[in-house]
Amino acid sequence: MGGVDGDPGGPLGLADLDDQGGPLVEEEDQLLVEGIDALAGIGERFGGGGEFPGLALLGRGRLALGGGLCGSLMRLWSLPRAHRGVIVQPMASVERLGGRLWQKPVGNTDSRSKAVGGVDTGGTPVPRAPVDERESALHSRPMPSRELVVTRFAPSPTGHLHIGGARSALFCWAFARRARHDGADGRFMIRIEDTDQARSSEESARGILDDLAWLGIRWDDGPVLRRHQALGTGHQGVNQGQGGDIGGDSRGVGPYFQAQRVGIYNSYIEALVKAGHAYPAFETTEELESRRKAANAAKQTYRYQRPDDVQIGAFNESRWKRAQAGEAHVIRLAVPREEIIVRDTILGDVKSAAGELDDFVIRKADGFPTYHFAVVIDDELMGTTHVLRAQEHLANTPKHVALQKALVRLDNGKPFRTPVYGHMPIICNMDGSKMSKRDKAKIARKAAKDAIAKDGGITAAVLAGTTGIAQKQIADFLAAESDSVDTAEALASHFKVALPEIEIWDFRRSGYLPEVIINFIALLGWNPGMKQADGKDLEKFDLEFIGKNFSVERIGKGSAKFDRAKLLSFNGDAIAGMADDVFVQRWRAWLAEYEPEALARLDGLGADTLMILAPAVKPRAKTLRDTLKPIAFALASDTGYEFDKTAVEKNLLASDRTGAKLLAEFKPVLAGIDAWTPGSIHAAIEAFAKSKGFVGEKGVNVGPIAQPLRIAITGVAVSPPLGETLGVLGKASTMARIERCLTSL
RNA sequence: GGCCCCGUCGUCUAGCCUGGUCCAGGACACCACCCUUUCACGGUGGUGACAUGGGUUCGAAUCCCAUCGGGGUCACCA
Repeated sequence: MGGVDGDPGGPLGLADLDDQGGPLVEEEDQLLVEGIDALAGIGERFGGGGEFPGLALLGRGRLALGGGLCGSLMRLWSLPRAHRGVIVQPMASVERLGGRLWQKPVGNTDSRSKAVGGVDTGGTPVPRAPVDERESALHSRPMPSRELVVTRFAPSPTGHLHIGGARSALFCWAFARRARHDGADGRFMIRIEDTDQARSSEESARGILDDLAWLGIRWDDGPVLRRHQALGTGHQGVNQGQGGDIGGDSRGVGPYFQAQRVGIYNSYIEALVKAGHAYPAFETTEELESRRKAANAAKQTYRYQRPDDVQIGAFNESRWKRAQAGEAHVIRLAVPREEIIVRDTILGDVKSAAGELDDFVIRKADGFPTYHFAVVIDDELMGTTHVLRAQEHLANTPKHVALQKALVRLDNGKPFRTPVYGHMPIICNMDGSKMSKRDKAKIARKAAKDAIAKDGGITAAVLAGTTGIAQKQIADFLAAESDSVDTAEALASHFKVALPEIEIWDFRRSGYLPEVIINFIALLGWNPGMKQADGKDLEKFDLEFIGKNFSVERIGKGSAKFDRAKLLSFNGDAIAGMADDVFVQRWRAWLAEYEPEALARLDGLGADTLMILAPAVKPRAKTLRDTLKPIAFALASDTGYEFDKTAVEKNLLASDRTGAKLLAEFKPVLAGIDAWTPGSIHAAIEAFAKSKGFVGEKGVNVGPIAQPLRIAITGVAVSPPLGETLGVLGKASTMARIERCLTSL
């Protein structure tokens, strides 16, 4: 029997039901199901008469399932994921009923749902999960009370939103949204973990929220992000009503900035100390550091040694008095020496042997809680039911479980609950290392060092002068003592090296579309497991789809490498797939933000410039920044571009200046065009080619005139189709450019 | 190094739970051809993987074990 009487380790969650019954479950195992009215029907039908072994009806909406039955019934009724999580009752109520609660032997919980893809006639992808009328009947019944499902994303405001953070946020959002689709009250919450006084900033918090909003991820509970506010005035701007504020505290569990909750943490700290589960410790950082070094030198694992005068469960008054008197100290948790099992929906049970955990710090010397403590307190107080985070946190989780075991709520005396955990695969670089903002530092540092190696005159002081960054900061950065993103960006821009996009902000600047980023990061470690009508895997979808179809059981275990080439391809597809007017609108917005001069130049050419260019640019640009390349000719003035020598030689001068002669001959034809549109220009070129007898087996070959013309107009042999190219420039510019080319020969 | 997690084409993955329909499917990338006024787009086709070794089984990508490989984490950062 896998259960632990009297110590369920928190409410049962998805993990417990993940292995859907089967032979592993012993006969005595029981599962109490309640909270879904419709289940009463099941109970009455199967269990009411008592002739069905392993199933007992305990009242309306409530039944106990025994042994493998719970699994098979779950399967039989295709109970949706969230329902499964919702219907399981915590220990207390089971005890009240005199039942026994078990936690299933979780030996292998990495089971996958059988939801395979299916196809509908319209070509829209639909899940092929077995559709059972009974299931829809179940869905249509109103829930007695909507179960609360709360996920949270809790960034530390020490920089921009990282791509991995965005994925965490997306999955948490999606989980809550999916729960809502399944009838629960799914809520996605944001909490700002600003307990690191030195590194946190409000500006960064605001930036992270902005990035999230840009991606289209909205939160139900959390800091309020006011959008479309006129700068400085506090009045609503022109776009009023379009975006609206995000966030709020409808459940009354805020504030959502941890720095504002220090009082709460302190009262829990005090309670913990007085209960003998935590104690003040007075060692200095230096002392600990030297002990750590000594242990490492002796090739031993360093663990903090609990002082002899500290006993678990006994309030150490003298230490508390010293602390109260103002002596510098931290608070440590007195961790019992016992095995800790983290139940993880994605990974299964992860055991941590007794003694692995030492007495870790829960409140720092500056009076702020550590991450571990604040997280546990807030997740409980804010009602977090499901924690989805990256696997880098897996090693922390035993600490959180230990804390939860030690803590009791001050308001109602109830023990802390353990949320359902799910640790997601880490996002890696193509070389397999963790994708991190340090990657920027590495590249920038290398560029700087290479430059210094070449030119001894370059020093930190010189760089400080040219970049405007403090000399010390640059020196630290070069010595790899700091990985400051700002410094990295400044140096990279100074040495003209490209930094990889790591943070959402980078991708935005590079011209990636938010919906593409969402789509792509959703695929990093998760996939819907569906097929399209043509039998290919479904992998292009939007936020709404994710919110409807997200499921934890389809999150993979292995780390995912971030394939930029595929992202680029997705982005290019999205751009190419946009209607021209939509593209122009978004293109214009991006240009206005990042390349205002280019936009001004384009608009100066004519009101419709972007629209004329759109069909030519869309298939040629993988990102919005890419759009600048095919339109380089338009960005330059009529005399502001160079003629590519090789191209001129090959297309204008070769064969006794054939190209140039042809061009000179074609010039008056162009001058005679009245309606200067891409279509009429193209028609003129074709007609001219035809009149010159450039006709092959496949029809008119405009090449002999097209290439000379292209080079005259753009300077190079590569450009969008000539209709659009000339069309955008206008007749006067076109003539001037041809003239300039011809005279330059 | 200790502890933990993971391991299907170069990359993201489907398949694994419930072994046979898989000499393993899709996507990106790559290669070839077609289309084409250039560059793109598009179309068609192709190269390419079950980490290795043992079991279990009539049968293993799928179940078990070992080995190897990769990653994470070891703070008064989160």
